[in-house]
Amino acid sequence: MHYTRDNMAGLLRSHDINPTHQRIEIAHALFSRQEHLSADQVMAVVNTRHSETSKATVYNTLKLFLEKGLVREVIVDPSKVFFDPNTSPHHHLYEVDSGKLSDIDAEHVVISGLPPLPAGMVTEGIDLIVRVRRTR
Amino acid sequence: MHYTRDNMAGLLRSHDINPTHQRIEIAHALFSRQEHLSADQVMAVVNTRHSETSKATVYNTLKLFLEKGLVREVIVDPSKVFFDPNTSPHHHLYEVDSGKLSDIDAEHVVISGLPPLPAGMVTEGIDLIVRVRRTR
DNA sequence: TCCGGATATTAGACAAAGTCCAGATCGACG
DNA sequence: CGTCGATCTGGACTTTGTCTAATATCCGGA
Ligand SMILES: [Mn+2]
Ligand SMILES: [Mn+2]
Ligand SMILES: [Zn+2]
Ligand SMILES: [Zn+2]
Repeated sequence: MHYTRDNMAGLLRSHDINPTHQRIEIAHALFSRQEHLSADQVMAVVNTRHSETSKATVYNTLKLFLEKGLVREVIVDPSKVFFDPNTSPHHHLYEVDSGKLSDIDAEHVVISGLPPLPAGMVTEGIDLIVRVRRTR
Repeated sequence: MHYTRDNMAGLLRSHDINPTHQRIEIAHALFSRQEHLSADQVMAVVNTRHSETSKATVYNTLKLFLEKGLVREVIVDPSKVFFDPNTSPHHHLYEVDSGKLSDIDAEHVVISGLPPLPAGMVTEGIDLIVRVRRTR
């Protein structure tokens, strides 16, 4: 599956997002790469040729994508949030030295023995992060 | 077990940390409460009566505690790091609305089916965070 | 006790991520 | 075209955390 700019409008609409030029560019940055990008990185990608999209719009748009369930947030680095175009259930491998973040398919991972939730609470998600370091 | 200021000096020494007045106060803030505190919260606790410890010292000290394995870092809120006096293996329950963070004993939790690590990598830790929300 | 070096603390400048707002711009529709 | 709600924007602002150079404290030896 190839994510072209033309695809993006439909993808956005299917998530109830009005496809503007900026939103298409930002979605394209995330989905064509299928990588975890910080707001700063999205900003850089979108403004490579010449400045096109403001910082405010990048942040507003990423938050909108998040609310609409188009992307997911990964909180793994204390200094910045990563945005993840992969919203299917999966976990993360984080290389602490390089900051490299990669996906772990959730299909074969089983988490069992969790205690029952406190009353009146519902699970919003389970984040599993494997922090690894280079041997030396 | 009661964590008094007097205990703190021994605890710090046992972790190869020179027990100064400020370090004792900061350790006491964390260990007497047995709660997850942000740097800001530590700062507030330590300086309740009158200003005693600078921001730089709070941050320096928490980083030192971290390096020496006296406390653990919990990265769960995109805006601030929490410091955890509980270093035994355990997981976390995060209430996203209130920001309340509580421990899940690791004893009965089993995580299986994780793929093998890439070569030359060693696990530094596995963080499991259950994000919950109030039903409404 | 006094001294000197090592260790620790400090104020405040600085940096980076993220938020906010009031005004400008866009674009769909008549 | 012209209107108007939706969107975008520069830039000020906030918050978390880092850095540095000066000061203070601690401690072992003379
Ligand atoms: Mn473009
Ligand atoms: Mn005190
Ligand atoms: Zn991912
Ligand atoms: Zn904990």
